[in-house]
Amino acid sequence: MEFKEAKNKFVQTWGALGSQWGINKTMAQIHALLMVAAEPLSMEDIMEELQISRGNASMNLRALMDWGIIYKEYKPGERREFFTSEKDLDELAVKIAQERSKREIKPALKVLKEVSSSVKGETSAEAKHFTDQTTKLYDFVLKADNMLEKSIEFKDNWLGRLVMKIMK
Amino acid sequence: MEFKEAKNKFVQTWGALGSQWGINKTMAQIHALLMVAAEPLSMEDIMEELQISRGNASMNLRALMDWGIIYKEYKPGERREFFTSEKDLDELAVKIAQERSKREIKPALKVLKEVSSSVKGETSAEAKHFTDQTTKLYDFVLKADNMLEKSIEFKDNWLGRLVMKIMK
DNA sequence: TTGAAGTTTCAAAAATAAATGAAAGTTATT
DNA sequence: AATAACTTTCATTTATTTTTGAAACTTCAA
Repeated sequence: MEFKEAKNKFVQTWGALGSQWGINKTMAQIHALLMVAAEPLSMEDIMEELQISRGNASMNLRALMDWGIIYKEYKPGERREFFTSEKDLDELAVKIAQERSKREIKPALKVLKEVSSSVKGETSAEAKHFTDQTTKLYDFVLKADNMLEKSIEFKDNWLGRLVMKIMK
Repeated sequence: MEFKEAKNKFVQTWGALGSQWGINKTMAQIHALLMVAAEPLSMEDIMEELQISRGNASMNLRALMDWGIIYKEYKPGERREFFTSEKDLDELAVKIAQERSKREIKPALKVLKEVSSSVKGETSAEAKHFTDQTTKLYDFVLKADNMLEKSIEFKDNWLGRLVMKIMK
């Protein structure tokens, strides 16, 4: 396969996969593009390569910066802004994990805490079961989130590295 | 808060969160409902409670069964089918992890493998960088997926339980 | 302080995903 | 083998999300 063809395939497919990840297509495509770009790209470059509008490019570049997985770069003597992606994959994984925890897990914890402790003065089996079940869920999700956080620091300590090795 | 109110809040919010998880609203709501239901529910019950159509209920119940996180149950002397959710949370987590690996990670690996090994006979720095970068990504994602699989078996062995404990 | 080069915003349009409901399909009972 | 109880399918409708593009905004240089 030719380089251009392969690159295109990668960017397109990554975009399609992004949708399943709950990330929009363009955002995933821009990220893919920057991941494999040898040089920082300008917004113009990105619009051109992906055939998207200026507004679309602007909004998704901002979103990616909010996730902390791409960066603005200024070239001396250049007016325009250039963009690069985080290329350290460990760092990328950490950022994605943090962002997903913030967006997906924390809100779940919030509502679980509320509903599990809010049913007062009802004695029906139904109400009892509801409180039980949501409490268990809360504890479980909290534990899972803690593990996610821990595994972020994990690779920096000896035990972590050992376990990683065992896990292959 | 009253039980009914709390239950409603839980089901509604879980549905909204589901969207961010890349799961559709109804699917998440049905699952939430079954998680806190003391008794198995019929399709009729679910339609009624969530105010949704028969078709919608049917399709999402099937999807949840495909994920392996809810079950059909037959009551003696009853023609209708009833549904219950997986209530063992460890088991639930395993099922979700497996499903997400299958749907989100495996396809990513497939495309990475293809594109990382497909650029032939080009010597430009760009092409080189592309092959490098996608190869690294492939290795990384593969490792992550392996860890996910390993962590599924993890809690069943002594080392796993120990590490879990340390992670709190 | 004006204008050129660039970026952001946001209302409207387009694309995509989800929900409806009626018809077709099943299955159990008599 | 007819019918009643229940479930699934899928073409159409509805709702949601994404994209566009033109106007507003910002920043720098002359």
